[in-house]
Amino acid sequence: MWKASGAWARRSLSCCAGRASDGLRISPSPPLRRTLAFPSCSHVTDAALPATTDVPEWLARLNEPQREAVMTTEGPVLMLAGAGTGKTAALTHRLAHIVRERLAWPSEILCVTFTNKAAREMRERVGKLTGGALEGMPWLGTFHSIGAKMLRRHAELVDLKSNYTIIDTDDQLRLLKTLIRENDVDEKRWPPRMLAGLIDGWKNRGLNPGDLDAVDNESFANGRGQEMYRLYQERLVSLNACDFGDLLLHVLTIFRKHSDVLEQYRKRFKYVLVDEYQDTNAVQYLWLRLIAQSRKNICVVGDDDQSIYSWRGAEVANILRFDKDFPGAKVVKLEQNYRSTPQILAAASGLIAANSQRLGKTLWTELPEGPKVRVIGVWDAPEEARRVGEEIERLEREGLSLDQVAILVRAQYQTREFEDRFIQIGMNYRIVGGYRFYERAEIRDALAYLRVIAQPADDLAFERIYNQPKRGLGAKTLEKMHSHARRTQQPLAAAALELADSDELPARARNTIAELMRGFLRWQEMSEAVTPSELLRTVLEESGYDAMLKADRSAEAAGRADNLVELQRAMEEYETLGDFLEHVALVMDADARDDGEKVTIMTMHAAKGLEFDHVFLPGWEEGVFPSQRSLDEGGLASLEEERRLAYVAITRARRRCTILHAANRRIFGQWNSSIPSRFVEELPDEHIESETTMTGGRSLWQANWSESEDPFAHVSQSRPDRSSARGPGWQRALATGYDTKQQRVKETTRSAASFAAKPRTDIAIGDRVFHEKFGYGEVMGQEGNKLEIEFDKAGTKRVIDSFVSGAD
DNA sequence: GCTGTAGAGCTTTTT
DNA sequence: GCTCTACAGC
Repeated sequence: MWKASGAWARRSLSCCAGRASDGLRISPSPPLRRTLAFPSCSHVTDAALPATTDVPEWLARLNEPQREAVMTTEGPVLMLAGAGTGKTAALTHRLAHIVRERLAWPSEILCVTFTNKAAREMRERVGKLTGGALEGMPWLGTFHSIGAKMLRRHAELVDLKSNYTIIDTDDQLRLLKTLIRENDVDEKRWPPRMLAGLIDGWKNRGLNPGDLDAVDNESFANGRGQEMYRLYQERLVSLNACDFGDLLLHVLTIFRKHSDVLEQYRKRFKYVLVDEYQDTNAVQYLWLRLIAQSRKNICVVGDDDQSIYSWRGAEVANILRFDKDFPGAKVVKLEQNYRSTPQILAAASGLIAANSQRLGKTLWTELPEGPKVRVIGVWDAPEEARRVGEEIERLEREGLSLDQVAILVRAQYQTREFEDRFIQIGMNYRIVGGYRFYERAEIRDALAYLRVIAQPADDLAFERIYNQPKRGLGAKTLEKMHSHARRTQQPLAAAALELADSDELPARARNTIAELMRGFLRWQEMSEAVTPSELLRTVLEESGYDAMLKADRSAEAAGRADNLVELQRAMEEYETLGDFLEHVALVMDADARDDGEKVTIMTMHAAKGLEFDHVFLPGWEEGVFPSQRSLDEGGLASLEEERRLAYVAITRARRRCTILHAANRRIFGQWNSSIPSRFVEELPDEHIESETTMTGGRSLWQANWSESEDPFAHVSQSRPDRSSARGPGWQRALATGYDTKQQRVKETTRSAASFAAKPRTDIAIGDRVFHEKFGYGEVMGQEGNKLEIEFDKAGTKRVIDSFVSGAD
């Protein structure tokens, strides 16, 4: 008998009990039933009882479809997993099952994800399920890291050496820029960025330079697209380097040209698993298909409703045609959601239903009812930030951890408003995204030094730091080095070494170069003897980089120094420089150290795969979300992608979801009035609760704002030409009314939190202080716990004193 | 070779 | 409105 039936029965019972107590109050209204197919308790229990008798105990906590996806190891499987339906659990159990049943060795399973985070998480979870047996699972990783690994083995087949360098987008751009200049292409009309984008796109589609058609060729510099692409690839080969796209494209090329290599991998991989299949692009698809098509034991997991990366080359079509590529594929749908309340699910499902291109899933949940999704209309963006701040302070007072709160925005520029506000009220926050750790200038500089030491032929790296820190070498010197390098067929660094001994350069430059090169020779020798981390410390010290940062008294410089210390710490776990450099290009991420509870602010894209108790979604206005660009350019397809993004955003919330829209917002310095997003109107009425506050508007408009006045007058005033300013969204907002008294009360409660604080006695007017964001400055005024500080670099600001420390 | 000013540009960005 | 880049002038 199946041991876990008891567990299922218990859970089903508790589902009944839960719904008996509060389910009656909010018994599923017709629309709720429409979007959320609530199974009746009794038949869930029956249907869930598995027919098989032989289910291992450790699989018992999975539900029926999940178990099916795990147990169907042979043949192609498509797992359609809605948001929060436990797809990672299913995937990891499947992996563990294959290993535990000895169907394959860990080294015979190919398991690809898109992010390092997903790979890491999967490795950990599978490790737990198999008792650590997966320690050595070598082919679990991101598309790119697996591609890099394969390419190291067969690099010579595409004219690279196995110690090739992986260049990032910054290097790529600099390389393209020199190419464009060298070939007399008008840089203004055909910017390097554009070429980078095109090349990226071609690589995503699996096209080598020779594969371009006339249209692709025409798309850059009047028919020079192919030529520039080819030159770029040739330059990369001569640098023994490749970009991110090459990691996949080169491997695909190798597979196509060398059937023996392909055969080798086909033999090796008995099972293939792919996460986030809806995000695969053409190269990834072709690559997978080549590998998997002999054994056909491929399992892909995805959710067409969460496809939000088509602009990066992802093709939802891949998931839609899976059963054509692999006839007889078993399709498993995971539809039970374990994350969100019925209200949140209903809102999200109702919204996504407006999309036309869907495979269609019906999410349902047994979780207890929660509050309705709130939609709040405010006057302008600053008020939006203020309002979110107040709400979060209230949650905080209720004892909720700030780690469970997230603000998800459509675009990075929206974060600013919140950052300003949170600094002002002293709320801890973290902004995810923006520059990643290894993209920061100081980190790249440090890495460039290391790259030159490890591979003196790395011209891009040498070029980056030959005058960083400033040592008086400029374009003239670089030009000389380049021409000498070309003449003698050597890398830049070698040319520099020779020039230091010649009389081609003025004495001063010659001495500087000689000094620098002596440094490199010394460091190179040293790199054999000391750890990478120690080496870096020495390099930063001796190159003058540390001194440069110390001399700069801005907050940024202090932060940079911190980042470099962080880098040294991260390096400690690597034994060789090569190891570390390989890792840093592909795997390292910014994982900020966790210092205390913080509200998370990030883009909706970055939030995919995460979950929070409380989610705030600001900026739901036409032009912001959906974004203007998507409305202008992409047509229906791109609007639907925006809608999927909205779906992803809402389904991040476990317990409460709050959507906001502002009537006025400053975008690129221009004040714009805006109408609520169409997505607001598409939310099913029954599951949302609207409110509007216009308190923030009064200070903008008139000091003596009277309660009897209609605050919406401003809305129509500001857009007399657009009756749509009073569109359905606002009508809904209006209908719910607004309560100015209540707002006033809220305002004072909130203020109390920040004004009640005692002023610091250790800081006085005239003191020199340091602020972690704005740097050094002088205190000009003090009021409660707020300080007015004139910063050396950031101007005059009002900040909370707890963010400030005495300078020196 | 360094520093100041005009001009463009500005969604999302797993690697 | 802000930030990054390119070129002119010192």
